[in-house]
Amino acid sequence: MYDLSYFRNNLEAIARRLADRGYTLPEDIRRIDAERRAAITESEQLKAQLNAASREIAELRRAGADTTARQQALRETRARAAELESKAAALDEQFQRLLAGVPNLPHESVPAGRSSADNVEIRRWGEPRKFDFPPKAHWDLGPALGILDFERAAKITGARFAVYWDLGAKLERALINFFLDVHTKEHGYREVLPPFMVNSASLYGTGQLPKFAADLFKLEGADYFLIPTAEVPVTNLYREETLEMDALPISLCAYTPCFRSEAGSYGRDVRGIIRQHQFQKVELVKFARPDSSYQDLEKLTRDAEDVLERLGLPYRRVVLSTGDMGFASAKTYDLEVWLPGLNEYKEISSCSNFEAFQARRASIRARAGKKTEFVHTLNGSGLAVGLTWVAIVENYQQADGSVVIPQALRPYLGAEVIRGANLD
RNA sequence: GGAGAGGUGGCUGAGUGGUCGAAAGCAGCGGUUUGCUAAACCGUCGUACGGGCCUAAACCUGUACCGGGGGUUCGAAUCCCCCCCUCUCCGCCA
Repeated sequence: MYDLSYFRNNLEAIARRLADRGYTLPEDIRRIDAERRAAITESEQLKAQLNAASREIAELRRAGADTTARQQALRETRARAAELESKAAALDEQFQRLLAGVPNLPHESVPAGRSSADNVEIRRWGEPRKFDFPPKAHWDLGPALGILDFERAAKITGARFAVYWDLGAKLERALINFFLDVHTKEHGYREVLPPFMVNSASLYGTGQLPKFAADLFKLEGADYFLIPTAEVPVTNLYREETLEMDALPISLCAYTPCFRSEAGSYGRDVRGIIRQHQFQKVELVKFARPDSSYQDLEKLTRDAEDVLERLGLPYRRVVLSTGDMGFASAKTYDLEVWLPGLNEYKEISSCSNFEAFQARRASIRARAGKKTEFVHTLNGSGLAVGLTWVAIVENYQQADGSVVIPQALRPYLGAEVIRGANLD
Protein backbone atom coordinates (compact mmCIF):
# COMPACT_ATOMS: atom_id res chain seq x y z
CA MET A 1 0.00 0.00 0.00
CA TYR A 2 1.24 3.39 -0.96
CA ASP A 3 0.97 6.86 0.44
CA LEU A 4 -1.81 8.36 -1.67
CA SER A 5 -0.36 11.75 -2.53
CA TYR A 6 3.07 10.22 -3.13
CA PHE A 7 1.46 7.68 -5.40
CA ARG A 8 -0.47 10.32 -7.31
CA ASN A 9 2.45 12.69 -7.72
CA ASN A 10 4.96 10.07 -8.79
CA LEU A 11 2.82 7.79 -10.85
CA GLU A 12 5.11 7.64 -13.87
CA ALA A 13 8.24 6.89 -11.85
CA ILE A 14 6.37 4.25 -9.85
CA ALA A 15 5.02 2.63 -13.01
CA ARG A 16 8.52 2.47 -14.46
CA ARG A 17 10.00 0.80 -11.41
CA LEU A 18 7.11 -1.63 -11.08
CA ALA A 19 7.71 -2.65 -14.66
CA ASP A 20 11.00 -4.12 -13.39
CA ARG A 21 8.94 -6.47 -11.29
CA GLY A 22 6.96 -7.51 -14.32
CA TYR A 23 3.96 -5.64 -13.00
CA THR A 24 1.93 -3.30 -15.15
CA LEU A 25 0.04 -0.61 -13.34
CA PRO A 26 -3.64 -0.67 -14.32
CA GLU A 27 -4.10 1.97 -17.03
CA ASP A 28 -7.25 3.45 -15.63
CA ILE A 29 -5.96 3.93 -12.10
CA ARG A 30 -5.31 7.63 -12.68
CA ARG A 31 -8.72 8.16 -14.26
CA ILE A 32 -10.50 6.36 -11.44
CA ASP A 33 -8.62 8.41 -8.87
CA ALA A 34 -9.68 11.64 -10.59
CA GLU A 35 -13.30 10.49 -10.83
CA ARG A 36 -13.22 9.38 -7.25
CA ARG A 37 -11.97 12.76 -6.07
CA ALA A 38 -14.53 14.63 -8.12
CA ALA A 39 -17.30 12.48 -6.65
CA ILE A 40 -16.04 13.02 -3.13
CA THR A 41 -15.91 16.78 -3.60
CA GLU A 42 -19.40 16.88 -5.06
CA SER A 43 -20.95 14.74 -2.36
CA GLU A 44 -19.20 16.61 0.43
CA GLN A 45 -20.33 19.96 -0.86
CA LEU A 46 -23.92 18.85 -0.81
CA LYS A 47 -23.52 17.43 2.66
CA ALA A 48 -22.05 20.75 3.81
CA GLN A 49 -25.22 22.46 2.53
CA LEU A 50 -27.40 19.97 4.37
CA ASN A 51 -25.51 20.44 7.60
CA ALA A 52 -25.81 24.23 7.34
CA ALA A 53 -29.56 23.94 6.68
CA SER A 54 -30.00 21.65 9.67
CA ARG A 55 -28.23 24.16 11.87
CA GLU A 56 -30.60 26.85 10.64
CA ILE A 57 -33.60 24.70 11.49
CA ALA A 58 -32.23 24.20 14.97
CA GLU A 59 -31.94 27.96 15.43
CA LEU A 60 -35.41 28.67 14.03
CA ARG A 61 -36.96 26.07 16.27
CA ARG A 62 -35.27 27.52 19.27
CA ALA A 63 -36.85 30.83 18.28
CA GLY A 64 -40.20 29.06 18.10
CA ALA A 65 -40.73 29.23 14.33
CA ASP A 66 -42.47 26.55 12.28
CA THR A 67 -39.95 24.67 10.13
CA THR A 68 -42.06 21.93 8.58
CA ALA A 69 -41.70 23.26 5.03
CA ARG A 70 -37.93 23.51 5.27
CA GLN A 71 -37.69 20.03 6.71
CA GLN A 72 -39.77 18.68 3.87
CA ALA A 73 -37.47 20.35 1.34
CA LEU A 74 -34.40 18.86 2.93
CA ARG A 75 -35.76 15.34 2.62
CA GLU A 76 -35.20 15.49 -1.12
CA THR A 77 -31.75 17.03 -0.82
CA ARG A 78 -30.89 14.27 1.61
CA ALA A 79 -31.85 11.59 -0.89
CA ARG A 80 -29.71 13.23 -3.55
CA ALA A 81 -26.78 13.45 -1.15
CA ALA A 82 -27.13 9.76 -0.33
CA GLU A 83 -26.90 8.93 -4.03
CA LEU A 84 -23.77 11.01 -4.51
CA GLU A 85 -22.31 9.51 -1.42
CA SER A 86 -22.74 5.94 -2.56
CA LYS A 87 -21.38 6.83 -5.97
CA ALA A 88 -18.27 8.30 -4.31
CA ALA A 89 -17.99 5.28 -2.04
CA ALA A 90 -18.20 2.90 -4.99
CA LEU A 91 -15.44 4.73 -6.84
CA ASP A 92 -13.31 4.89 -3.73
CA GLU A 93 -13.72 1.17 -3.17
CA GLN A 94 -12.78 0.46 -6.76
CA PHE A 95 -9.71 2.64 -6.39
CA GLN A 96 -8.69 1.08 -3.08
CA ARG A 97 -9.03 -2.37 -4.56
CA LEU A 98 -6.73 -1.43 -7.43
CA LEU A 99 -4.26 0.19 -5.07
CA ALA A 100 -4.28 -2.76 -2.66
CA GLY A 101 -3.23 -4.98 -5.55
CA VAL A 102 -0.16 -2.93 -6.46
CA PRO A 103 3.05 -4.60 -5.25
CA ASN A 104 5.72 -2.76 -3.29
CA LEU A 105 8.43 -0.72 -4.99
CA PRO A 106 11.78 -2.53 -5.11
CA HIS A 107 14.69 -0.89 -3.31
CA GLU A 108 17.28 0.67 -5.63
CA SER A 109 19.89 -1.91 -4.62
CA VAL A 110 17.73 -4.76 -5.96
CA PRO A 111 18.94 -6.20 -9.28
CA ALA A 112 16.44 -5.88 -12.11
CA GLY A 113 15.36 -9.19 -13.57
CA ARG A 114 12.49 -11.33 -14.70
CA SER A 115 12.76 -14.42 -12.54
CA SER A 116 14.80 -16.42 -10.07
CA ALA A 117 17.38 -16.88 -12.83
CA ASP A 118 18.32 -13.23 -12.35
CA ASN A 119 18.91 -13.50 -8.60
CA VAL A 120 22.44 -12.60 -7.60
CA GLU A 121 24.59 -14.63 -5.24
CA ILE A 122 26.09 -12.45 -2.51
CA ARG A 123 28.13 -14.89 -0.50
CA ARG A 124 28.78 -18.53 0.13
CA TRP A 125 29.65 -20.26 3.39
CA GLY A 126 31.00 -23.79 3.88
CA GLU A 127 32.04 -26.44 1.45
CA PRO A 128 29.55 -29.06 0.27
CA ARG A 129 30.80 -32.34 1.68
CA LYS A 130 32.49 -34.84 -0.62
CA PHE A 131 30.86 -38.21 -0.12
CA ASP A 132 32.73 -41.48 -0.67
CA PHE A 133 29.36 -43.13 -1.26
CA PRO A 134 26.34 -41.93 -3.22
CA PRO A 135 24.38 -39.68 -0.80
CA LYS A 136 20.69 -40.38 -0.43
CA ALA A 137 17.77 -38.01 -0.25
CA HIS A 138 15.87 -37.59 3.00
CA TRP A 139 12.79 -39.31 1.60
CA ASP A 140 14.88 -42.48 1.43
CA LEU A 141 16.90 -41.94 4.60
CA GLY A 142 13.98 -40.92 6.84
CA PRO A 143 11.66 -43.86 6.23
CA ALA A 144 14.63 -46.27 6.36
CA LEU A 145 15.54 -44.93 9.81
CA GLY A 146 11.92 -45.21 10.89
CA ILE A 147 11.74 -41.50 11.75
CA LEU A 148 9.65 -40.33 8.81
CA ASP A 149 6.37 -41.88 7.69
CA PHE A 150 4.49 -40.68 4.61
CA GLU A 151 2.05 -43.58 4.25
CA ARG A 152 0.38 -43.08 7.58
CA ALA A 153 0.33 -39.31 7.09
CA ALA A 154 -1.55 -39.85 3.83
CA LYS A 155 -3.95 -42.17 5.60
CA ILE A 156 -4.80 -39.96 8.54
CA THR A 157 -4.77 -36.70 6.58
CA GLY A 158 -3.69 -36.69 2.94
CA ALA A 159 -0.93 -35.89 0.50
CA ARG A 160 1.82 -33.48 1.49
CA PHE A 161 1.73 -34.23 5.16
CA ALA A 162 4.29 -36.14 7.19
CA VAL A 163 4.43 -38.09 10.44
CA TYR A 164 7.67 -37.96 12.43
CA TRP A 165 8.56 -40.77 14.82
CA ASP A 166 10.97 -41.04 17.72
CA LEU A 167 14.21 -39.12 17.18
CA GLY A 168 12.72 -37.66 13.99
CA ALA A 169 10.04 -35.98 16.07
CA LYS A 170 12.55 -35.02 18.71
CA LEU A 171 14.92 -33.56 16.13
CA GLU A 172 12.17 -31.22 15.04
CA ARG A 173 11.59 -30.18 18.66
CA ALA A 174 15.33 -29.84 19.30
CA LEU A 175 15.73 -27.51 16.34
CA ILE A 176 12.89 -25.28 17.53
CA ASN A 177 14.43 -24.93 20.98
CA PHE A 178 17.91 -24.42 19.58
CA PHE A 179 16.74 -21.63 17.25
CA LEU A 180 14.70 -19.87 19.92
CA ASP A 181 17.53 -20.06 22.45
CA VAL A 182 20.12 -18.64 20.06
CA HIS A 183 17.89 -15.78 18.93
CA THR A 184 16.61 -14.83 22.37
CA LYS A 185 19.81 -15.29 24.34
CA GLU A 186 22.38 -14.13 21.82
CA HIS A 187 20.70 -12.08 19.11
CA GLY A 188 18.46 -9.96 21.32
CA TYR A 189 15.00 -11.11 20.20
CA ARG A 190 12.00 -11.25 22.47
CA GLU A 191 10.04 -14.50 22.29
CA VAL A 192 6.34 -14.48 21.56
CA LEU A 193 3.87 -17.31 21.02
CA PRO A 194 0.92 -16.05 18.95
CA PRO A 195 -2.35 -17.68 17.92
CA PHE A 196 -2.02 -20.04 14.94
CA MET A 197 -5.18 -18.61 13.40
CA VAL A 198 -5.72 -15.01 12.38
CA ASN A 199 -8.58 -12.93 11.04
CA SER A 200 -8.74 -11.43 7.56
CA ALA A 201 -7.75 -7.93 8.75
CA SER A 202 -4.38 -9.30 9.83
CA LEU A 203 -3.85 -11.01 6.49
CA TYR A 204 -4.67 -7.78 4.74
CA GLY A 205 -2.18 -5.94 6.92
CA THR A 206 0.77 -8.07 5.87
CA GLY A 207 -0.37 -8.33 2.25
CA GLN A 208 -1.57 -11.94 1.89
CA LEU A 209 -5.07 -10.64 1.25
CA PRO A 210 -6.82 -9.71 -0.91
CA LYS A 211 -4.58 -11.13 -3.64
CA PHE A 212 -3.42 -14.48 -2.35
CA ALA A 213 -6.45 -16.07 -0.74
CA ALA A 214 -5.91 -19.26 -2.72
CA ASP A 215 -2.70 -20.00 -0.80
CA LEU A 216 -4.50 -20.00 2.54
CA PHE A 217 -6.52 -22.50 4.54
CA LYS A 218 -9.71 -20.88 5.77
CA LEU A 219 -11.85 -22.20 8.58
CA GLU A 220 -15.45 -22.82 7.76
CA GLY A 221 -18.04 -20.57 9.34
CA ALA A 222 -15.58 -18.10 10.84
CA ASP A 223 -13.34 -15.28 9.72
CA TYR A 224 -10.32 -17.33 10.79
CA PHE A 225 -7.46 -18.57 8.66
CA LEU A 226 -4.62 -20.91 9.55
CA ILE A 227 -1.48 -18.81 9.47
CA PRO A 228 0.79 -19.29 6.44
CA THR A 229 3.71 -17.87 8.46
CA ALA A 230 4.26 -16.32 11.89
CA GLU A 231 4.91 -13.07 10.06
CA VAL A 232 1.15 -12.51 9.97
CA PRO A 233 0.25 -12.71 13.68
CA VAL A 234 3.54 -11.23 14.87
CA THR A 235 3.64 -8.22 12.52
CA ASN A 236 -0.01 -7.56 13.32
CA LEU A 237 0.67 -7.50 17.07
CA TYR A 238 1.13 -3.75 16.75
CA ARG A 239 -1.54 -3.17 14.12
CA GLU A 240 -3.34 0.14 14.71
CA GLU A 241 -0.84 1.11 17.38
CA THR A 242 1.67 3.92 17.74
CA LEU A 243 5.06 2.89 19.10
CA GLU A 244 7.85 5.07 20.50
CA MET A 245 10.51 5.75 17.88
CA ASP A 246 13.18 5.52 20.58
CA ALA A 247 12.07 1.97 21.39
CA LEU A 248 12.85 0.81 17.84
CA PRO A 249 13.97 -1.51 16.53
CA ILE A 250 11.71 -4.03 18.26
CA SER A 251 12.94 -7.55 17.55
CA LEU A 252 10.59 -10.48 18.04
CA CYS A 253 10.94 -14.17 17.38
CA ALA A 254 8.20 -16.74 17.34
CA TYR A 255 7.82 -20.44 16.83
CA THR A 256 4.69 -21.46 14.96
CA PRO A 257 3.44 -24.13 12.65
CA CYS A 258 2.58 -22.77 9.18
CA PHE A 259 -0.16 -23.90 6.84
CA ARG A 260 -0.16 -23.37 3.10
CA SER A 261 -2.45 -24.77 0.50
CA GLU A 262 0.33 -24.40 -2.10
CA ALA A 263 -2.25 -24.12 -4.81
CA GLY A 264 -0.64 -24.24 -8.22
CA SER A 265 2.65 -25.72 -7.05
CA TYR A 266 1.94 -29.21 -8.33
CA GLY A 267 4.94 -30.89 -9.82
CA ARG A 268 7.43 -28.78 -7.90
CA ASP A 269 9.27 -30.28 -4.95
CA VAL A 270 6.51 -32.79 -4.39
CA ARG A 271 8.81 -35.47 -3.04
CA GLY A 272 9.77 -35.54 0.60
CA ILE A 273 9.03 -32.79 3.06
CA ILE A 274 10.36 -29.78 1.22
CA ARG A 275 6.94 -28.49 0.28
CA GLN A 276 4.25 -29.53 2.74
CA HIS A 277 0.84 -28.20 3.68
CA GLN A 278 2.03 -27.97 7.27
CA PHE A 279 5.51 -27.13 8.47
CA GLN A 280 7.17 -25.45 11.41
CA LYS A 281 9.19 -22.32 11.48
CA VAL A 282 10.94 -19.98 13.86
CA GLU A 283 10.36 -16.52 12.53
CA LEU A 284 12.24 -13.28 13.16
CA VAL A 285 10.30 -10.02 12.94
CA LYS A 286 11.56 -6.47 13.35
CA PHE A 287 9.81 -3.13 13.63
CA ALA A 288 12.47 -0.68 12.52
CA ARG A 289 13.17 3.01 12.27
CA PRO A 290 12.65 4.11 8.66
CA ASP A 291 16.11 5.65 8.51
CA SER A 292 17.97 2.49 9.50
CA SER A 293 15.82 -0.41 8.35
CA TYR A 294 18.34 -1.63 5.80
CA GLN A 295 20.96 -2.05 8.51
CA ASP A 296 18.34 -4.06 10.38
CA LEU A 297 17.81 -6.23 7.32
CA GLU A 298 21.54 -7.03 7.25
CA LYS A 299 21.50 -7.89 10.95
CA LEU A 300 18.40 -10.02 10.69
CA THR A 301 19.86 -11.93 7.76
CA ARG A 302 23.12 -12.44 9.69
CA ASP A 303 21.14 -13.78 12.65
CA ALA A 304 19.59 -16.40 10.40
CA GLU A 305 22.93 -17.25 8.81
CA ASP A 306 24.49 -17.64 12.24
CA VAL A 307 22.34 -20.63 13.15
CA LEU A 308 23.18 -22.31 9.85
CA GLU A 309 26.87 -21.85 10.60
CA ARG A 310 26.52 -23.24 14.11
CA LEU A 311 24.97 -26.33 12.59
CA GLY A 312 27.79 -26.53 10.05
CA LEU A 313 25.41 -26.43 7.10
CA PRO A 314 26.85 -24.98 3.85
CA TYR A 315 24.70 -22.24 2.40
CA ARG A 316 24.71 -19.27 0.12
CA ARG A 317 22.97 -15.92 0.26
CA VAL A 318 21.26 -14.53 -2.82
CA VAL A 319 19.49 -11.25 -3.32
CA LEU A 320 16.22 -11.73 -5.17
CA SER A 321 15.84 -9.88 -8.43
CA THR A 322 12.89 -7.57 -9.00
CA GLY A 323 11.08 -10.34 -10.86
CA ASP A 324 11.31 -12.91 -8.04
CA MET A 325 10.40 -10.83 -5.01
CA GLY A 326 7.28 -11.25 -2.94
CA PHE A 327 4.36 -8.87 -3.33
CA ALA A 328 5.00 -6.76 -0.22
CA SER A 329 8.78 -6.80 -0.17
CA ALA A 330 11.15 -3.97 -1.11
CA LYS A 331 14.22 -6.18 -0.82
CA THR A 332 14.66 -9.87 -0.07
CA TYR A 333 17.65 -12.07 0.68
CA ASP A 334 17.15 -15.80 0.37
CA LEU A 335 19.39 -18.15 2.31
CA GLU A 336 19.81 -21.43 0.49
CA VAL A 337 21.16 -24.50 2.23
CA TRP A 338 23.10 -27.24 0.45
CA LEU A 339 21.12 -30.46 0.06
CA PRO A 340 23.26 -33.41 -1.09
CA GLY A 341 20.17 -35.50 -1.87
CA LEU A 342 18.96 -32.93 -4.38
CA ASN A 343 22.48 -31.85 -5.28
CA GLU A 344 21.48 -28.20 -5.10
CA TYR A 345 21.02 -25.20 -2.84
CA LYS A 346 17.46 -24.90 -1.51
CA GLU A 347 15.74 -21.95 0.13
CA ILE A 348 15.68 -22.28 3.91
CA SER A 349 15.09 -18.65 4.87
CA SER A 350 13.75 -15.57 3.19
CA CYS A 351 14.62 -12.24 4.81
CA SER A 352 12.78 -9.14 3.66
CA ASN A 353 12.42 -5.46 4.33
CA PHE A 354 8.89 -4.31 3.55
CA GLU A 355 9.68 -0.67 4.34
CA ALA A 356 6.37 1.06 5.14
CA PHE A 357 4.26 -1.13 2.83
CA GLN A 358 2.84 -3.38 5.54
CA ALA A 359 2.91 -0.67 8.21
CA ARG A 360 0.71 1.53 6.07
CA ARG A 361 -1.78 -1.28 5.45
CA ALA A 362 -1.75 -2.31 9.10
CA SER A 363 -1.38 1.24 10.44
CA ILE A 364 1.70 0.71 12.57
CA ARG A 365 3.28 4.05 13.45
CA ALA A 366 6.02 5.40 15.66
CA ARG A 367 6.11 8.70 17.46
CA ALA A 368 9.22 10.89 17.52
CA GLY A 369 8.44 14.12 19.31
CA LYS A 370 5.35 15.55 17.66
CA LYS A 371 5.59 13.61 14.45
CA THR A 372 4.37 10.12 13.86
CA GLU A 373 5.36 8.11 10.84
CA PHE A 374 4.92 4.57 9.63
CA VAL A 375 7.55 2.15 10.86
CA HIS A 376 9.41 -0.24 8.58
CA THR A 377 8.67 -3.92 9.05
CA LEU A 378 11.05 -6.78 8.36
CA ASN A 379 11.00 -10.51 8.76
CA GLY A 380 12.87 -13.66 7.93
CA SER A 381 12.88 -17.31 8.83
CA GLY A 382 15.35 -18.24 11.46
CA LEU A 383 14.91 -20.95 10.24
CA ALA A 384 12.40 -23.19 8.52
CA VAL A 385 12.49 -26.23 10.80
CA GLY A 386 11.51 -28.91 8.29
CA LEU A 387 14.10 -27.76 5.78
CA THR A 388 16.77 -27.74 8.49
CA TRP A 389 15.71 -31.25 9.44
CA VAL A 390 16.23 -32.29 5.82
CA ALA A 391 19.58 -30.49 5.64
CA ILE A 392 20.88 -32.23 8.75
CA VAL A 393 19.72 -35.67 7.73
CA GLU A 394 21.16 -35.34 4.21
CA ASN A 395 24.41 -33.51 5.04
CA TYR A 396 25.31 -35.66 8.04
CA GLN A 397 24.33 -39.04 6.63
CA GLN A 398 26.77 -41.92 6.92
CA ALA A 399 27.38 -44.80 4.57
CA ASP A 400 25.27 -47.09 6.78
CA GLY A 401 22.29 -44.72 6.61
CA SER A 402 22.71 -43.30 10.12
CA VAL A 403 22.92 -39.57 10.82
CA VAL A 404 25.57 -37.93 13.00
CA ILE A 405 24.13 -34.99 14.90
CA PRO A 406 26.15 -31.74 14.83
CA GLN A 407 27.74 -30.76 18.14
CA ALA A 408 25.56 -27.71 18.80
CA LEU A 409 22.38 -29.76 18.61
CA ARG A 410 23.40 -32.72 20.77
CA PRO A 411 22.35 -31.22 24.13
CA TYR A 412 18.94 -30.52 22.61
CA LEU A 413 18.46 -33.93 21.03
CA GLY A 414 20.07 -35.93 23.79
CA ALA A 415 21.73 -38.13 21.17
CA GLU A 416 24.84 -38.03 19.00
CA VAL A 417 23.65 -40.29 16.24
CA ILE A 418 20.30 -41.26 14.79
CA ARG A 419 20.29 -44.96 13.93
CA GLY A 420 17.47 -47.11 12.78
CA ALA A 421 16.67 -50.05 15.03
CA ASN A 422 17.72 -52.47 12.32
CA LEU A 423 21.03 -50.74 11.64
CA ASP A 424 22.75 -51.58 14.93
C1' G B 1 -23.91 -22.47 25.23
C1' G B 2 -27.09 -19.33 29.19
C1' A B 3 -27.62 -14.66 32.30
C1' G B 4 -25.90 -9.80 33.37
C1' A B 5 -22.63 -5.35 32.83
C1' G B 6 -19.89 -2.55 29.61
C1' G B 7 -16.99 -0.50 24.89
C1' U B 8 -16.44 7.67 24.23
C1' G B 9 -9.71 11.22 22.28
C1' G B 10 -2.67 8.89 24.48
C1' C B 11 -5.13 7.70 29.57
C1' U B 12 -9.21 8.51 33.33
C1' G B 13 -14.05 9.94 32.57
C1' A B 14 -18.79 13.25 31.59
C1' G B 15 -22.38 13.43 28.02
C1' U B 16 -30.14 10.40 26.51
C1' G B 17 -31.96 14.18 19.87
C1' G B 18 -29.57 20.35 17.65
C1' U B 19 -25.26 25.34 20.26
C1' C B 20 -20.97 18.09 20.63
C1' G B 21 -15.10 16.63 17.50
C1' A B 22 -17.15 15.97 22.12
C1' A B 23 -16.90 18.76 29.42
C1' A B 24 -13.28 18.05 33.18
C1' G B 25 -8.76 15.99 34.88
C1' C B 26 -4.05 13.60 33.80
C1' A B 27 -0.13 12.95 30.35
C1' G B 28 2.23 15.53 26.05
C1' C B 29 3.90 20.13 23.56
C1' G B 30 5.04 25.73 23.68
C1' G B 31 5.68 29.78 26.97
C1' U B 32 5.89 33.00 31.67
C1' U B 33 7.95 32.83 36.48
C1' U B 34 12.52 30.51 38.80
C1' G B 35 19.74 30.14 41.16
C1' C B 36 18.48 24.56 40.06
C1' U B 37 14.65 20.95 40.69
C1' A B 38 9.70 21.16 41.84
C1' A B 39 5.35 23.99 41.82
C1' A B 40 2.13 27.72 39.91
C1' C B 41 0.06 30.29 35.81
C1' C B 42 -1.05 31.10 30.40
C1' G B 43 -1.55 28.87 25.79
C1' U B 44 -1.71 24.57 22.79
C1' C B 45 -2.92 19.61 22.03
C1' G B 46 -7.10 13.60 17.58
C1' U B 47 -7.13 10.91 12.91
C1' A B 48 -8.37 10.10 7.82
C1' C B 49 -9.91 11.90 3.20
C1' G B 50 -11.13 16.13 -0.12
C1' G B 51 -10.75 21.54 -1.64
C1' G B 52 -8.05 26.28 -1.56
C1' C B 53 -2.84 24.88 -4.48
C1' C B 54 1.37 23.62 -10.15
C1' U B 55 5.21 21.27 -6.26
C1' A B 56 6.65 21.11 -0.67
C1' A B 57 5.81 22.96 4.22
C1' A B 58 2.60 25.96 6.95
C1' C B 59 -2.21 27.78 7.12
C1' C B 60 -7.48 28.15 6.01
C1' U B 61 -11.80 25.35 4.79
C1' G B 62 -15.22 21.05 4.04
C1' U B 63 -16.62 15.95 5.04
C1' A B 64 -16.33 11.61 7.98
C1' C B 65 -15.07 9.26 12.53
C1' C B 66 -17.67 8.22 20.12
C1' G B 67 -16.36 -0.82 19.08
C1' G B 68 -18.24 -2.38 13.55
C1' G B 69 -22.45 -2.35 10.11
C1' G B 70 -27.44 -0.89 8.92
C1' G B 71 -31.98 2.06 10.12
C1' U B 72 -35.26 6.26 12.06
C1' U B 73 -34.83 11.84 11.69
C1' C B 74 -34.24 18.20 8.62
C1' G B 75 -30.50 16.75 12.44
C1' A B 76 -27.73 10.81 16.14
C1' A B 77 -22.19 9.68 20.77
C1' U B 78 -27.50 9.94 22.34
C1' C B 79 -33.33 6.31 19.67
C1' C B 80 -34.05 1.19 16.92
C1' C B 81 -31.93 -3.52 14.62
C1' C B 82 -27.74 -6.91 13.60
C1' C B 83 -22.71 -8.17 14.63
C1' C B 84 -17.83 -8.03 17.22
C1' C B 85 -14.98 -7.50 21.60
C1' U B 86 -14.10 -7.06 27.10
C1' C B 87 -15.59 -8.13 32.21
C1' U B 88 -18.65 -11.01 36.05
C1' C B 89 -21.56 -15.36 37.16
C1' C B 90 -23.52 -20.33 35.58
C1' G B 91 -22.99 -24.66 32.40
C1' C B 92 -19.65 -27.61 29.39
C1' C B 93 -14.67 -29.12 28.10
C1' A B 94 -9.45 -29.34 29.20
